[in-house]
Amino acid sequence: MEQNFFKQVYKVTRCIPYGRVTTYGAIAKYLGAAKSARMVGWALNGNSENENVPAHRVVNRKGLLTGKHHFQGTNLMQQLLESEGIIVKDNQIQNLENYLWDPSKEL
DNA sequence: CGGGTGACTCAAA
DNA sequence: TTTTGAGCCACCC
Repeated sequence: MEQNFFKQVYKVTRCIPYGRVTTYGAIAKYLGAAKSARMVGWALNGNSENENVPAHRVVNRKGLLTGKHHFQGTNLMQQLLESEGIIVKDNQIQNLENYLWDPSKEL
């Protein structure tokens, strides 16, 4: 039972289904820290260190790829999403509602 | 110990 | 309409 905020973020993120995305706020809320969306991003900053976390499936509330600049490449994040069938344009996910995966609802 | 920063979000001016 | 401010909390110097 990980009480570590980070660990939970990794776990939830890892549970994101293929071709789906979620938001920092959704994860934070699921973890009981709705106001701490920043921590979710901060947690992902470690990029799971040694965990295999698909951080590219986590975006801000508007579906904007705010964290893409933290990825290795400049467009790696977008390409990963597109490779999963998600349409991304101008650093923003199109039809976000169609892909949005809410852990508190579907997990 | 204190201050600055950040992959966020909401609400008010 | 856009711009600010505030809340959150972990990490770094």
